[in-house]
Amino acid sequence: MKISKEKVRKQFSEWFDWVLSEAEIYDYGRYPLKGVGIWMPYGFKIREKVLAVIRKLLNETGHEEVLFPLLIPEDLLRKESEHIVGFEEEVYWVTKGGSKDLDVKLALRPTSETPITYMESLWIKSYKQLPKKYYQIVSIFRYETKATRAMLRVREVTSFKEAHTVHETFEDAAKQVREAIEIYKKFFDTLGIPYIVSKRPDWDKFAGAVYTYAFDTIMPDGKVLQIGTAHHLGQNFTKAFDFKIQKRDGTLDYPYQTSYGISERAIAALLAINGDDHGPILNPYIAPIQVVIIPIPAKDDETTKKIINYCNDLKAELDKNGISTYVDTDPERTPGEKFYIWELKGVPLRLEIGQRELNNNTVFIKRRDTLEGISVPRSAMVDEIKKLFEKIDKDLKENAWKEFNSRIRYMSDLQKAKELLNAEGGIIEVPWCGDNSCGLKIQEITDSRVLGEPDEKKEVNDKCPVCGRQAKTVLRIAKTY
RNA sequence: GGGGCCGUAGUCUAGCCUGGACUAGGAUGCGAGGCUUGGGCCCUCGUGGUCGCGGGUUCAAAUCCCGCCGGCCCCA
Repeated sequence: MKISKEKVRKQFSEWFDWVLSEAEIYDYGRYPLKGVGIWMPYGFKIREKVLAVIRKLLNETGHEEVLFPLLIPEDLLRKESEHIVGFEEEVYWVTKGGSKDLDVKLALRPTSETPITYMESLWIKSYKQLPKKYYQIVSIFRYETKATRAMLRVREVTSFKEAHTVHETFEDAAKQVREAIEIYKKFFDTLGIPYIVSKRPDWDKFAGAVYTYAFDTIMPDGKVLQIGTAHHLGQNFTKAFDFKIQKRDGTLDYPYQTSYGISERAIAALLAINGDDHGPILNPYIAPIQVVIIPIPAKDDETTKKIINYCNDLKAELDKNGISTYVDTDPERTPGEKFYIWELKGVPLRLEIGQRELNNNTVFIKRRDTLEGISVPRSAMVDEIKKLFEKIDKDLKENAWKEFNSRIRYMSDLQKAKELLNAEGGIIEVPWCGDNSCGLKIQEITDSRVLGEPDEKKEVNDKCPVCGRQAKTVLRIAKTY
C-alpha cells in the first residue's frame, strides 16, 4: 500500500477537519457557539499525553503549578495600559449576576499576567524568594473576530499553558526567557514538531512585553502556525501593580517578570505535521494507544476463538512491558475496515493476527508511518516493537525536519518572495536593515506577515530591499494562520 | 476591517435560480438478519428531517424578502 500526502497538502483544511471528527478527537462546529470545540475521549487522551510532557519539563525546572480564577475584575485587567489596549477588543465581559448588573465588570481571562502579578505582589517581599516560577494549564477566552478554525483559532483556548516568573534583575528575567526557549525546544522535540524561533518585531510583540520570542512551525499547506511564545515583561506589570521587593542592598525596587505560553495549537501541529492521506501518525511515545491488535477471524469458530485468545495473550505480554495495547475484537467490522479506522487514529503499530500467526507462533507487525509489515517470532515481539518505536520516532522526526528545512528559503527579491509565498508558502528570509519602517514595508510589499528576526543575527551580504542600506540581519516572512 | 458563498436525517448531498407534482430524493451512518473476514465486500429489511432560528410576502415557501445564529472562502 502506497503512502500519499496529496490530500493533506492540497486540501489541508478539509483533511484536518476530517481527522478531528472522524478519528473522534475533537468535535467542532456542532456545539451551537462559534469558536469552541469539544475534546472527545480519544482526543482528550492525546491531550493528556501532550500536557504530561510539558508538565514534566516545567516541574523538573523548578516551576510550580497553580490555579488562578477565571474571572478578572475590570480594574485589575486595566492596570497595565499597553496590555489592556492590546486585548481590549478580545475580552469577554461578565456584566450580570442573575438579573442584577454587577458593580464591577468581570473579564473572562484572556491571559493571566494581571491576576498573577496582583497576588505575587502580596506573596513576594524579598529577593530571597526569587526566582519564582508559576504555571497553570487553563481555558482562556479571546473574542476572535477573524474566522475561527477548529483547534487552530478558537475563542475558548482550552489548553493554555501559561508560565509566569519573577526575578530580581532584568538579566535574570532575560535568562529565564532563554530557559523558557530551551524548555519549549525540548517539548517540541519530544513531540517531533519542527520549529523556528524568531524575535518578534516591535509592532507584533505581546501587549505589555519588552520583547517577545516566538516558536513557529509550518503546516502541510505551507502556512505558518505560531505554537509558542516567551515574553520578557520587564517591570511593566510590577510597576503597574506597585509590586516592590526588598533587594540585597536593602532598597526597594520593582522586580522583573517573564511569561510564556503554549496551547492546543501544539496538538494541532502534532496531528498535522506527520499526517498522510490515511490520517495523522502519532509518535509512539505520545500515542495513547501504541499498539492495536487486529484479529483476523478464521473459517471456523473454534480457530477464531484460539486466535482471539492468542491476541489477548499478546496484549497481556505487551501491557506487562509498559506498552499500551488495544485488541479490536469488534465482530461487526471486517479487518480491512479496522485497518482504516486505526490508521485514522494514528496508532503507530498494528499487529495483524490470524491463522498464519497462530500456527507459526509469530506476529505480523505493520508500521503506521511506512505501512511496511514484518513477521517476527512471538518470542522476539517485545524487543522488535521497542526497536520499531525508536525507529519510528527517529524517522518521523527526521522527515518532519527535512520537510520543514526545505521550506525555509533566503531571497533578496521581494516580488519573487511574494510569488513564492503565494504559490508554496513556507518561510522566506529577506535581508533587512533593522528599521521597523522597512520591516512594515516588506510586510506590505510581499503581502505577508513578518515573523521576526533570528535570535542570533545572521551575516548578510545584501542590501535592505526597501531602503538600500547594508542589511544587518534577515527578516522572516510567511503566510500565517 | 471590506467583499463573497453557504446552512436540508448523526455526516455528506439533490431540490432553491423559474414558489404548487416534495407526502423532501440519494449516499453514508445507525439497528435487525444473511453472506463475508489478510485493506472500507455484497444483499434484504428497518431507522432517521420542526428543510439553522425568528419574522414577512403569498391562496401556497426548503424555494422569494428581512433580521439573527452558525460555517467556509477571498481581500486588507
